[in-house]
Amino acid sequence: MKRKITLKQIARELDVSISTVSKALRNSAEISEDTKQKVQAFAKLYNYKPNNIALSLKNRKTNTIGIIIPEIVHHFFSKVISGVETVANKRGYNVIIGLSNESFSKEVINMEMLANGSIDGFILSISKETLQLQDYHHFNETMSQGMPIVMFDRVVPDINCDKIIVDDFNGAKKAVAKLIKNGCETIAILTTKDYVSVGKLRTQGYLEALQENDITPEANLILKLDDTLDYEVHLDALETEIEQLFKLNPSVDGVFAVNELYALTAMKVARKLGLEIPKDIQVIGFTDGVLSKHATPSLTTVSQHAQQMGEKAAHLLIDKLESENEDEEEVYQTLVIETELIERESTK
Amino acid sequence: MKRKITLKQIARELDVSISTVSKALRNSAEISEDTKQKVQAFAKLYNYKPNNIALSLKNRKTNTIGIIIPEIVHHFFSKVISGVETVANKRGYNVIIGLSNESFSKEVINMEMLANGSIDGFILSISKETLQLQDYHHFNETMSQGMPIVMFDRVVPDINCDKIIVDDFNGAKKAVAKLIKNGCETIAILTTKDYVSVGKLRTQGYLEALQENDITPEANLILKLDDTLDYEVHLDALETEIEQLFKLNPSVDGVFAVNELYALTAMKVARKLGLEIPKDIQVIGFTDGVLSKHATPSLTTVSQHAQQMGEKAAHLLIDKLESENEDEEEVYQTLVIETELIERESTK
DNA sequence: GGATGTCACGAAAACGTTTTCGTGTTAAAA
DNA sequence: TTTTAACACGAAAACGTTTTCGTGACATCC
Repeated sequence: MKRKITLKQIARELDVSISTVSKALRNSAEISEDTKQKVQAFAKLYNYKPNNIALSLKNRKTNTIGIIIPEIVHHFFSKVISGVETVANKRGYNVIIGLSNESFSKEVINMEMLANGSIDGFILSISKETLQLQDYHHFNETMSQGMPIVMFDRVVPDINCDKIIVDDFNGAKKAVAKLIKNGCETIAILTTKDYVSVGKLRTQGYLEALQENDITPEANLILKLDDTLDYEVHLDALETEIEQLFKLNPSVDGVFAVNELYALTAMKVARKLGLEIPKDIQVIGFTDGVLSKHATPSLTTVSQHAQQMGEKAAHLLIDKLESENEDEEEVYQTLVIETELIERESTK
Repeated sequence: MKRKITLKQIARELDVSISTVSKALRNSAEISEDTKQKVQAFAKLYNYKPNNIALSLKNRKTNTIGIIIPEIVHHFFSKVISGVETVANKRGYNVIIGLSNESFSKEVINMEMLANGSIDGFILSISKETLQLQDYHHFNETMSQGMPIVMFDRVVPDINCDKIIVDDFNGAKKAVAKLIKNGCETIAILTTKDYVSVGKLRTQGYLEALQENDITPEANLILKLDDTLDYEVHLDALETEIEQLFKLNPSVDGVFAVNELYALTAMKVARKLGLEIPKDIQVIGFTDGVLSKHATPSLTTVSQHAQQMGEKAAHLLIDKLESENEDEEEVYQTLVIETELIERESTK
């Protein structure tokens, strides 16, 4: 149960000063070869490694980035983390996570905890509650203290910072266009309430695709679901709503859903109503997660390249951290990640 | 772009000493009411928060726990993290993650990075490569430096530390017993190679259940799959192997799979061969993830209570960190999490 | 022999805290 | 008046580094 060895201890053992030890280990020219050898051998023997905390304090740099997300048990978010982690590690950074659980106060508390010196910068996706309240003071305060933020996926125009977003609009548009090209004439959309920016954009993409193909959108084909309800718990409610949509609109032969779960549920309901997929009805989802891949029939979906988002976010943040042009005025960029339509069995 | 304010700055502004400021903020009796008020008001105005790094250095305690897992894009692991995070946050700790990607060297490097002062203790699950190599020096070294480790799920008896494990043996046994009770007479198992401890235990549970019901196990009903292959990529290979099993053993009317994916693939193959689930063949999986829940038919499965595992692991670690009975000799415990059979549509 | 330079090392400050131990001032007790 | 005690505060050390600057011992040069 020996504690980790420190410079001070090495110095005492070898009867030199702390400075000498430090310099010897960093191969300074100031130190004689003899002493260097001696110190380095000793350090190796006792497996000396500099204490990160002390370094952080000294350098005022922790080499750690904080990531705040609404939820981790979620394919998209965990994939983003994976991307962040890969890049961060490669560039010598650690990753510390905070979960907001879609709650405003947890988001604030978590950010405050981390902002007090624990990390150098944030990568985050805004919680639903924060989006509803539209209270963004914590982001601005953090940034005004010189801590950079990179937002991804769920972003808002009100805040001035680097952003990485998915091209939700065009992703949705491409998906719906595909349905049309495949012969669908009555296409429904399963989406979320408008305050979720991504839901809104995907809905717009849907409308645009219809318009470009001279199809008049119908209000009763647009189902805006309340996603503050926990999916997993209110699955029945979801099914009921979708079933009603199908029953009221028997001519529906195409469905575009803004997430995997809505899409899978739609397929389930369709099958229950005796419809065959993709013969009678074709379905496209959003987010390329495990569900899409392993569903039967497997789901055609819009991939957001979550891993790539994480990687780019990490690069963006670290670049900013390491440029440190305190003088040069801040210039923020918004990177758009293109989506990709992955065709599987749920479309013709 | 004002930096975070420090004690020193407050002291200078108010023309008192740093000690006075520190004491005033902590409401020390040494300081007069007047001064306290003044200092506290000023601190509040400038939103003073003590610097975590400085505190960590001073207290030799970071209030951060490190978690090393093989993969994060995985329902089980992300659920465990979620559990850890919940408890950690509640008890005033942060969580920092490291991914080993099932690689020995990444596991070692990640642990070394974190062990140098960044965290107070580890929660981890061993990577497959480490299990194969059976090289556990990094765990022992870390512990010998006084940094506690709590292992979960993938553990080895060779290492002396706190452990949280799933009752894989009994979970599997219960599942297979259920199949037998439901009338299955020829039950196949889809499992992994034996070096994965959990795969081995589940296989043993399967055998035990058969034995207790006087069924003689047959070697060709036991399919040990190579899980070093990436599931997602080698899906075809998986299907082929399972298909062969079914074809060679047409009497199979029950399948126990040691994970979700094997189970789903089995269902897919069965359907392809014209078998109805659960009428002709019943299937039970392991791990209660999204796939089981949303598959059609939904999958009966053995739930491991991943969230609970994370929570218990966090409690165990933090308890140890906060007891600090340096003197009292170490006593390690192994907690067993009971499994639960969640019945859905894939069984009668 | 004195000035200068090189070499090898140590002292000390700094990062931002907390805490122990003084210490000067004032009021109360003797 | 002198002693004592309470009060309110400051100095300094400590956590473990890195780095700047200073310095003593020698060797070199004119």
